[in-house]
Amino acid sequence: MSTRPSDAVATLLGQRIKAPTSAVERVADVLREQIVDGALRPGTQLTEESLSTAMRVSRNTVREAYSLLIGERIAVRVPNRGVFVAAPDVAAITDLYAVRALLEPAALRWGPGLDERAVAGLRADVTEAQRCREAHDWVGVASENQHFHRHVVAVGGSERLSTIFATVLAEMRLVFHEAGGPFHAPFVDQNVHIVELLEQGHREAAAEELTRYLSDACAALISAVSKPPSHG
Amino acid sequence: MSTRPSDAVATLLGQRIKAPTSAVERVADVLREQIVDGALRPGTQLTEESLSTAMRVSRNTVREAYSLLIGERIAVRVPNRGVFVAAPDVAAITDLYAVRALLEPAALRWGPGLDERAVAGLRADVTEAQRCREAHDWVGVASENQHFHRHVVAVGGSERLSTIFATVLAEMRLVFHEAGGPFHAPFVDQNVHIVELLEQGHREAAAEELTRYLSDACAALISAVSKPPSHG
DNA sequence: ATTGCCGGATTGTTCAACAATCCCTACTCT
DNA sequence: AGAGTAGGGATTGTTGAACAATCCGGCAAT
Repeated sequence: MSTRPSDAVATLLGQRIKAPTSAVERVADVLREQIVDGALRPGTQLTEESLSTAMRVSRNTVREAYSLLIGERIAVRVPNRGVFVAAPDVAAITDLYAVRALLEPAALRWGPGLDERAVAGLRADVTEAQRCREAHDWVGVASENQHFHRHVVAVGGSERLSTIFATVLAEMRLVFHEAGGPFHAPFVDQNVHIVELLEQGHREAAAEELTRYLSDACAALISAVSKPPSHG
Repeated sequence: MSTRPSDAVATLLGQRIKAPTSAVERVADVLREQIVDGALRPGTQLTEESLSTAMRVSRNTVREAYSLLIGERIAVRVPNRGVFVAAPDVAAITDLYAVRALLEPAALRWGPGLDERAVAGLRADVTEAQRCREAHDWVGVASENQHFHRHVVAVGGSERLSTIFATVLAEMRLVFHEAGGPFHAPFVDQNVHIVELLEQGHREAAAEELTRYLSDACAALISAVSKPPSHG
């Protein structure tokens, strides 16, 4: 996969002529990052006035930015009450895993993009997750886990699917904040096993392992968020 | 699957206490319908001022409504140029069918919702499609075809998936307007065959038939939109 | 034919204002 | 003490006017 000189030029030009980011998008970007990183917790109200003041934009701009996030399901608008960071409940968790249980194994089974390079990428994800786990870096474990699953869906070979799945992952991030630090640690080994099966060319077995993993993870997550907090 | 009396009451109450529709949503609803029905053709510019005047709302309200449609991918915003009805090209069509090729057969294979009632619903869809075809009602054929595929994905048992797929179908509607009236007619029989397989309990065979169907339909659609219009 | 400039159309954003909604608190009544 | 009601404050939903910025098309000059 060589890069032809004309490709390189087009890439540079593409970057040069890319439209500047609008204020709406900038506000949404800042908020999205704070939500996904857990700085804005589920259920937090996002008031138009305070954000308008803090980011020195008008309330109309804030409203438009909110609409972007609502479309991504990481925020919800309650008419006449305000916009809140989404707080996925058990039903939402169940639904999210239903999406994943359909998408991810299907991508592993028939996705047209599962070549050696893709498998190597998945191997890199789990290797990094293992390293983070040894270092008790739970944020890193969660992050690598999401990379892994994003790459799984990317095997499906559809840009739209990848975009859709990014919103699923963003919503899942909200849930993981509720679940607590080491949630993903026990599942790293299952991801490793999935990669091993893929490396041996056993796509069907890998897909079945992934289905089991998702079912286990769903049950564990529901259990984790249904418990009273064990540490204030 | 009986409806308990308390469920029926809750449904009624749910409807009663549902929040009134905001102006933004009303504008978006009107536009969405016009786009999906073909009254607003792909590539049409939606100017804020004219819509603001036509619908007696402010430009800010129009902008917010546009953002909803853009999130659904049936409109696109070109910064500083305006908002246009989406005009899916061959790459978009290919991507849409990639989504469908992953989602729909997976739903048929493992979707938890494929009970007798669901199969009966699919049978009703194809029966209605056949009736529309006999009547040369191509709009009806296309509409029933979409009902069929929506119900297929609903078998996946996820509200999010169904919502996501609704946007896929809306975008497909734009493409079908380009393709011409009888596009779906030749595929009705394949849908019938899929239902027959499901009625016989052959989920795997039905999924494979659906995969073939989608591949054929994709190729036919790309061919149809790549041709010069055969009738002005 | 090409280039540059200007004007018009439209978008992106701001601001101030007002109406509407909702929630919380305080007060009154039983 | 408990329940109900009213009022005020906070916030949202929306409007309209204004201004800056961008883009495109038409026209003039070379």
